[in-house]
Amino acid sequence: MTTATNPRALPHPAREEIRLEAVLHALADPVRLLIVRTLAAADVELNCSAIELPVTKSTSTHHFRVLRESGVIRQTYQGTAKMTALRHDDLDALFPGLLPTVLTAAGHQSARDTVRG
Amino acid sequence: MTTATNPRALPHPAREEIRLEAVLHALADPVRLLIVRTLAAADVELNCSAIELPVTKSTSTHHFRVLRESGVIRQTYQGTAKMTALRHDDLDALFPGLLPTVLTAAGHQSARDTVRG
DNA sequence: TTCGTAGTTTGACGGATGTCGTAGTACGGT
DNA sequence: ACCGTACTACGACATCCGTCAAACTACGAA
Repeated sequence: MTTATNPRALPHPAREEIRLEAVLHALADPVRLLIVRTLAAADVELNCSAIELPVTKSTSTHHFRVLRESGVIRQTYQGTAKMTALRHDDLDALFPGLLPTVLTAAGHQSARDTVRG
Repeated sequence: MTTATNPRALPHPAREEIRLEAVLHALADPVRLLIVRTLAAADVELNCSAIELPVTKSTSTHHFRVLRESGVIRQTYQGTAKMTALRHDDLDALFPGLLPTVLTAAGHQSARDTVRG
């Protein structure tokens, strides 16, 4: 290391700072909803690049940041990789059942879309 | 009447056309969330002007349209008044529990905000 | 028919958003 | 020390969003 003591810290909102409007806005984008669904399905921390997205890497970075700054995900560095996890505890404490309900709704819609072309 | 047979028809999406992303986006705005909460609390069809909003009338019209076009509310004319109701049935059929969960979350957040200034 | 009330439409404007490409930074391995 | 991988930062761009004011339309009442 050269100068930094805590090389790459990522700003996260504290639990009390998480706003419902921001969470809903974060989940309202198809790419971000895909990220969240993938994280929920994996049920473990995931590397950013483990989630295939139909956008470039800079756009991915943008979406991950929106999710992080709204309080939906938590991100930490592990070497060059950046691990991402859903903030299930905080979200469930603030907005009980919201995330599971949205995930179920997304699953239903996805199933309907698949059936009807 | 002069020419029109069905004077003022308002376009609503059919149940199958309602998209989760659009619903979440509609709910992600503070003014619109206030509208939805007020409708849910009233539990009956409401006149537009019965909901006091911190914006001008043209902005209100805009927000009501976003809610209607996303499938969250249904609007019908009754004379000069425009009645508005939540599309509880359709939303619950498509995304079970989503609307109640969001409303509960909004209530919790509002209570927290009130307590902590 | 005239007026007032209720809501719409249009145009404008500033700010946010989603997207990309290019250049840059941080870390691990050779 | 060097290189490659992984992700970030910045700038650009088109679009969308929330807001307003002003002009307009529709209906009911006097």
